[in-house]
Amino acid sequence: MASSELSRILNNANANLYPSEPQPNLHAMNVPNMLRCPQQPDLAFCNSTAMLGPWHQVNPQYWSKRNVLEWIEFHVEESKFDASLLNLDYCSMDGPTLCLHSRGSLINMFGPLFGERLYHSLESLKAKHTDDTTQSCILNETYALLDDFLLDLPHSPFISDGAGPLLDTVVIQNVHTDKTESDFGYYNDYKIQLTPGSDNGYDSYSESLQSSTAGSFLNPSSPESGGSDSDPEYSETRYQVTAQSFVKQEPMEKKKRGRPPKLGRGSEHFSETKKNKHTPRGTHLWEFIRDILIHPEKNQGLMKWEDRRDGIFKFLKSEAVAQLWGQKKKNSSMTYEKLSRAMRYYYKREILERVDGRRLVYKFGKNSSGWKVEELGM
DNA sequence: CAGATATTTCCTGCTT
DNA sequence: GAAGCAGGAAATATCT
Repeated sequence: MASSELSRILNNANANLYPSEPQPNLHAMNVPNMLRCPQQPDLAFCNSTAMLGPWHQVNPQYWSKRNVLEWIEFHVEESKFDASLLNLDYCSMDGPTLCLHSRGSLINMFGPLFGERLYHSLESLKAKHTDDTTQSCILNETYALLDDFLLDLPHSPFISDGAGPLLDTVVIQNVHTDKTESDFGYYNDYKIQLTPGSDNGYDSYSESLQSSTAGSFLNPSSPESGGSDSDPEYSETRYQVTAQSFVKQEPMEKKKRGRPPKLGRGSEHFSETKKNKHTPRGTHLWEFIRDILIHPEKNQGLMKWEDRRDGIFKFLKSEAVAQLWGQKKKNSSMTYEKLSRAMRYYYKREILERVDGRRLVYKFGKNSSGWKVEELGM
């Protein structure tokens, strides 16, 4: 089979998996490299007509699944690699996951030659974009400072019991974590929206939106981590931060799945009945939970491993995780109670196993994957 | 279009 | 009493 044809297979897989996943918001990215050498090839690996994608201009840490697939596709074309040898399952990971893989792990997945090639390309791209990370660190320091500032405010509405850093609740659009970080776009949404001071986290929605003195932030788009939930409306969702709360201005929302909420208990908050577009299911709940656990930088004390090898984990901030899940599913009324019901359904399917007598503790079952140390090549 | 799937929502009862 | 757990039932968006 011709390599171009195989590449088309990858392209098709890409198109099917991510029909309209937004590309990294390169305009918002503060990546000097891309400005200076917009189409400069991956130096180590450019000798043909294979097309470089947006991935080239972005730190692999921030690649979406689509970017990873495009990167692989680029190298298939470049090296005339027989793509039929590829296991497409291995091609469906996002940048952060990719970066967790060791050289050996990549060689295991992609074979000695192609794996080696990918490894070197990845390392070279990581090195090339180290500045991105530095910038990110600077921003994090800024967040910490703002945290301190908000905490020092008298009668701060943000102070709550054990609610961690305040800026867990708000993120200014990070030049590097915007659209490129598609699999965790919902995490940033969550950070903006979650108000730890309220016990259910969605009361703030009802608060009137005031013009902000602190600024207005554009929300990064939040495609499903399956990568297929491109949502132009959602990507334009804007948040404003006020002295009182962070209020999300919801675009038209689709009707929520599941049994309709009973009327009469503040249901006016949730009377979202407009269906507006096709939204694929995307990531499953257990995968969402797993991803929080295997990405410590995204975890922020939400969950922890009780036994890493056995896959036993615990919810530390159950409601916060539920809200994060709700954020991802564009469902502002998600609670831990509901989330845990969905978790309990996993027992039957052996995606999770019961951990008796321990509150908020679950264990991955034999039908789950992607969390084991060996799988991640750690 | 039908059926299956994966939640979402609500509920009752029980345990910690 | 609050929070969490267990699991039935119904509803529904999405997938096959």
